[in-house]
Amino acid sequence: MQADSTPADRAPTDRTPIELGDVLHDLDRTGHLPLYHQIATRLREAIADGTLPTGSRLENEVALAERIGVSRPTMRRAIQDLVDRGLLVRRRGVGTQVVGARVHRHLELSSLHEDLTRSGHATTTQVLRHELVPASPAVASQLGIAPGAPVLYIRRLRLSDGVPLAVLENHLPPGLSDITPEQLEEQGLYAILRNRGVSMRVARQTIGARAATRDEAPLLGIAAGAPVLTMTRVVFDDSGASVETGSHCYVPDLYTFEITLVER
Amino acid sequence: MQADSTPADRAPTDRTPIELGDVLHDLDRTGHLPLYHQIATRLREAIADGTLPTGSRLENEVALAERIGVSRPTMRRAIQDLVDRGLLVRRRGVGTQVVGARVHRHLELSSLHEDLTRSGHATTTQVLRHELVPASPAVASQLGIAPGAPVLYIRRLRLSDGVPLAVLENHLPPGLSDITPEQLEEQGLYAILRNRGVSMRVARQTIGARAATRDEAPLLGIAAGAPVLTMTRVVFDDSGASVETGSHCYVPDLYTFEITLVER
DNA sequence: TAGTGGTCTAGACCACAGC
DNA sequence: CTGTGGTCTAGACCACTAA
Repeated sequence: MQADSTPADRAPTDRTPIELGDVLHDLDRTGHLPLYHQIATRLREAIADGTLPTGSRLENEVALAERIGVSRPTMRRAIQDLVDRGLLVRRRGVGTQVVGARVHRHLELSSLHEDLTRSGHATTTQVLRHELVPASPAVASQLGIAPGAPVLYIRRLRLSDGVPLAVLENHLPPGLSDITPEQLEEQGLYAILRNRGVSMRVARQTIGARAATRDEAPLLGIAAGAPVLTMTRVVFDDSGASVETGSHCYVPDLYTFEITLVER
Repeated sequence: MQADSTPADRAPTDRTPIELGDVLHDLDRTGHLPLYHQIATRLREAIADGTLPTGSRLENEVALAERIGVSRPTMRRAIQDLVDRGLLVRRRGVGTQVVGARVHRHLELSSLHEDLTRSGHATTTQVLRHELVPASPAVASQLGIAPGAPVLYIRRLRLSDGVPLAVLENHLPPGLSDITPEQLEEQGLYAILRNRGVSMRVARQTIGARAATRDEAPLLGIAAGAPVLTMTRVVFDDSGASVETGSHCYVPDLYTFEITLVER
């Protein structure tokens, strides 16, 4: 009858805030990590390890700021970070409460390769195609270059623990067309780009579904016409220039997208 | 006001910042709308209508704040709002640039019904089922109630301009189980909830794909086994309590999810 | 009424990019 | 070097909630 990870057993009468002096002690004030970031990280850890249980209340932000010796805006920014992630809920006149203790990774600007290795899976990649092609009008428009300009087209099969997971198609603009198949077998595209100093900042994604083509089905080990989950993406860097455009399809039994939305 | 803001010398190059005195004039300082929100809205409009073209630069935030008579943090917060939406890109030591002028709606806490009517489609709903059922362990866990407690189960077919678009299944906790089929035919679930004073704050969504069941296929006008796009969702209110859980499937040719991610 | 978060101000110093 | 955004401070007043 008891499910201790659900909000069901949250005691509405539990009004005493959790003591956070221990969690937030000893911040690094000389290093290069912003204070608000250090505080937010500690709070996230406290929620993850149960120090701040689901439904518990935080001290008010003014007292919290005083306790650890930062200004109120700094403490506020840290708390807001967790609110944006959907871990805390704030109500004026009431206080700040923990929403959920469950593990939840925010959908972020990461690649499939990074997602998999972070979750402890052995990732392998087969480069199916790797060639310079003239940019189609659609690709040229997405990359912000002239149609017909040479772009690097790559097509990869991504496996997790030996099981086919996704077919990844990407187009890269001329400045990045010297990436080699060997690099792509070794690491994810995003790791390669980051190592080259490319700073990816904004990604626009569209998620949908369709039937697997006769070409994709044998690669993914599914029947032709079976459903696949699709994601197309255009990534922009610091200066607003397109860095990469991708069109991927995933085996739906093995991959889903998780998103947390917060009303501000 | 300023000597350097004469319209004559405004050159629309990439280097010279765009004059924003006109866009940001006459803010309402007495009303209930926060200043940063008013500023952010005007900036979004300026990008949408081309006053701030793609690639153009903004004045630096200190000057901008002075020009319209707000503090720097207030102006900064307004600009950050657009950065979070993927409309602006900022680089330390360089400046702030417009990324894209294209129309783009942020994925937000809205319902399918609201999405459709906002984009000008005629929306109709058929209530297929509407009954009190004992909560399964999975639903009970999501809603944070005891297994077996009575929950309202509804199943609807949503049509856009007369074309079947999605099958929507939802479970509602005991406090909301008096919603009637008539209400559900007339308006979206979210509109009903908002009218009842429910404040939805956090939604956790999972997007995937699967084959349509023999049950769903005729409703959606597709073949059994054809791909459908799926979304399951749990919504929480102000206090962190679950408000609703839904399991929807969409015709993939007619519906996709769009998301903008921003690296902070 | 007391306590909470929401907003706003007017400064300060720093890190980084480009000339 | 100058100019930019990134961070941080120490206050202030207000709106809302609950007792």
